[in-house]
Amino acid sequence: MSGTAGTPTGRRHRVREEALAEILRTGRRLLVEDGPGAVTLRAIAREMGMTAPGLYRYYAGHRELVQALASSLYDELAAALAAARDRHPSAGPGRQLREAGRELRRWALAHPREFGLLFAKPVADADTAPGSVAHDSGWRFGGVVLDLMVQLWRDGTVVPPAGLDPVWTAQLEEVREHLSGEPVPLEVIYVFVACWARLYGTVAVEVFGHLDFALTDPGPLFEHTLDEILTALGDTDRLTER
Amino acid sequence: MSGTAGTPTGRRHRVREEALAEILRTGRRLLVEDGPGAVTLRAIAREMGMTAPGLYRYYAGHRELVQALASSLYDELAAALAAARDRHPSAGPGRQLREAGRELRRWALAHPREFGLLFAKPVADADTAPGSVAHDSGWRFGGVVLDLMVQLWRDGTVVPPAGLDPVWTAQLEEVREHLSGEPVPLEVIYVFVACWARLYGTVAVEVFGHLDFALTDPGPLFEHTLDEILTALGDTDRLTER
DNA sequence: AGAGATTGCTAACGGTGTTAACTTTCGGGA
DNA sequence: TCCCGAAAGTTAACACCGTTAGCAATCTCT
Repeated sequence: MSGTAGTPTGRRHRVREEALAEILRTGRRLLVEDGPGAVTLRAIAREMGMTAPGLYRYYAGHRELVQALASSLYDELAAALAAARDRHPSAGPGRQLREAGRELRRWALAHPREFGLLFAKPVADADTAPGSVAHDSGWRFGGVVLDLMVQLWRDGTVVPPAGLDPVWTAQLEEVREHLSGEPVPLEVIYVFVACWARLYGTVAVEVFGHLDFALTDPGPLFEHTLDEILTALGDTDRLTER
Repeated sequence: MSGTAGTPTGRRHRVREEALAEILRTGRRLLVEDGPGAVTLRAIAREMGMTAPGLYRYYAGHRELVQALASSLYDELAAALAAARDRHPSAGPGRQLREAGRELRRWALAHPREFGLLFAKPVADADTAPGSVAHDSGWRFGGVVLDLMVQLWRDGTVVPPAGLDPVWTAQLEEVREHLSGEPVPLEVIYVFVACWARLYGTVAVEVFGHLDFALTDPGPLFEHTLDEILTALGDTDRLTER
């Protein structure tokens, strides 16, 4: 036996990784240039100078390929948010969260097709399952923002809501585990989720064009939303952040 | 010459309307049962006992058929919102707006595939053009909510934001025209748009499953959001609305 | 050098949107 | 009443899609 199920053998593994990357790169280019309907096994293969069945050596099918593309886009977005956060290392978590929020909007507006794939795919297919790729990838992405919220809570004063519905405690416990082991109160995690939903939703509504009827540039509205989110998170030094 | 370009001739017109309706009905059933990828010319025709090219007598192509389906769904949603509003005729606009908001969420959760078509189609295709079907249909839908906001403004006390970016005035003027001729200040219209974006975005984030990682039932979170929206709109008698 | 795994190919199946050309049906004016 | 023109729906065909089966070539490791 030579390479049966052993660890990847140097070169083989490298060229395969490159092929996987080129497939995703090509698929993304087709997505950006011609829309989601154009990201096709045959088109990708054609662009790469091969035939469609060859792609089955890399992905189990069209569905898996698109999921892998979405997963890589989640990673890119997460990296962009982290980079925006680290662009101001000496700033407080409030400022960093603001920058990450801005970057989320910036990235989404600069890559609407990609954002559409991430945001809208779960309902098109039905892969919101707790163990799916979209689930974990989404965590890598939202985790950047949630971690900043945790830091903000540690420094400042998050105002917890009056009464927390006991139905939530179980699920929120699970969220707390993902939060770098901090003993954040569940009421505070609830505020995090609410703010996350507001941030994500605001960006989505704009990217999907549902504000075009009224606004040519929703930028200031987004800044306002960011202000309110940071206020809800108890950010104190808001005056120096602009 | 008989019926050349004249007004529709009674019976002919009626059976054609019924055919158009059956096409949309069938397309929607396929959408709900098997997802957006299943709403296909050939499948619709098959279900109706005819062949695909026959559908070209009714719609110029697959794209136009789906757009017509989306338009009819917008109308249904608008009617649902209006019905929820009229279910409490003697209540104030605050209560009515709350009911309409709840109905928006209820409808979207009950019809996720349909909501996904409405919310996500514009970015999949590129038909956010100001004269497109999605534009006008969206107005019929959002207009119900905006009208309630106007009533709320007339009765109560909407707090306008500090300084309004002058870049917006032009677009907001256009919005004001659609608002049943009321002389609403532009600053107030800005608040309307902000609240609309928040309401729509909150529902979208939930329907697309982006809160599943944390919450099994985001209902209370939505009620909280509704509270904040009504507060921003200056709703006074919130205590009696529950 | 040979064995085995990996890679990519061609051929083929059923499904899709769309067009062209044809047949059938049906309503209303003479 | 008849008949003609418009409308509705058909079949055939084309190019595209995902997917599978089977086969040839290539590369790696022993």
